[in-house]
Amino acid sequence: MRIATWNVNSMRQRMPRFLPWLDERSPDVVCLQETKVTDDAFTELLGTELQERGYAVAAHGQGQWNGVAILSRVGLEDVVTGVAGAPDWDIPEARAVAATCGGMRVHCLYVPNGREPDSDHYRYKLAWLAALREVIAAGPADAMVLGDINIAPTDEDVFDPGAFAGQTHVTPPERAALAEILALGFHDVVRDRWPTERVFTYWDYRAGMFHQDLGMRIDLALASAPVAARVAAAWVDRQARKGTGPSDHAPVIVDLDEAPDGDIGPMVPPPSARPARRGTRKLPQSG
DNA sequence: ATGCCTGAAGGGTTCAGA
Repeated sequence: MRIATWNVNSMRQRMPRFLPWLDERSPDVVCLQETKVTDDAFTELLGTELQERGYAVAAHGQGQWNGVAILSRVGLEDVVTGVAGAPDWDIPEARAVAATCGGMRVHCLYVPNGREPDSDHYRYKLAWLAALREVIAAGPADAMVLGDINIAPTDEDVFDPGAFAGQTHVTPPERAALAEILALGFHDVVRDRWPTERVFTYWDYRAGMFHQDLGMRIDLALASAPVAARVAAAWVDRQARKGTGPSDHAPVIVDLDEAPDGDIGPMVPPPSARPARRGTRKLPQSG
């Protein structure tokens, strides 16, 4: 089973890139963030195309900002929007949707940005993460947490720690909030796979940041222990950040072997849809 | 020029993103 997460930074603007990406990578489950469309608009944009491809959709959006969705062709059950117990901003924000797909609880998240440390937005972010931890802790053993987490787990996850000193995404309280979720038994499967590599998922649009590979790793795929044990591949799809009209985030893609008890049997994508094996050499540079 | 792009809303500009 292949599961992916991608902050698309407006589904409307990403349409020319989205379906080609979906068809090339052929994920069984997709978590989307910053769709920036209402649920009706999401259906207008993609409903027919996704239905043709066998995906069920759980969209949770609003106009203008935020918005998340889960697409699945291995089942989509027990959909829950929002995070129970999390604070609302002035108006409730569409930042979380969860569903059971292929026998696994999938949490698709767009964690609040935080803006400035010690701001109301920052406190909102920390409280939101604390509530999220409780929801995950109460969930089933087979689970994944995916999305734009808006936290760089370590200094290795930003291009220059000095450039981010004192800023959101790297502060100890944010990292502690993430660590509390990991302490539930979750694994950061991309970092596990690429322990010493330069791996980013976000590059600012400005100043040729992507071309220079000056980015951050803030889009994460976390897997509970039984799911982490099934990881066959975990990588950042940099191709999607290249070319014309990309999002500023790249997708993260995780391949899982079949569960040991054999209770799920999603089709394995063909070799052509899988990345070339990279062994332990460095990720390719942009260009 | 801490806003070097991009997107949304709405109106000739602003706010937000990380």
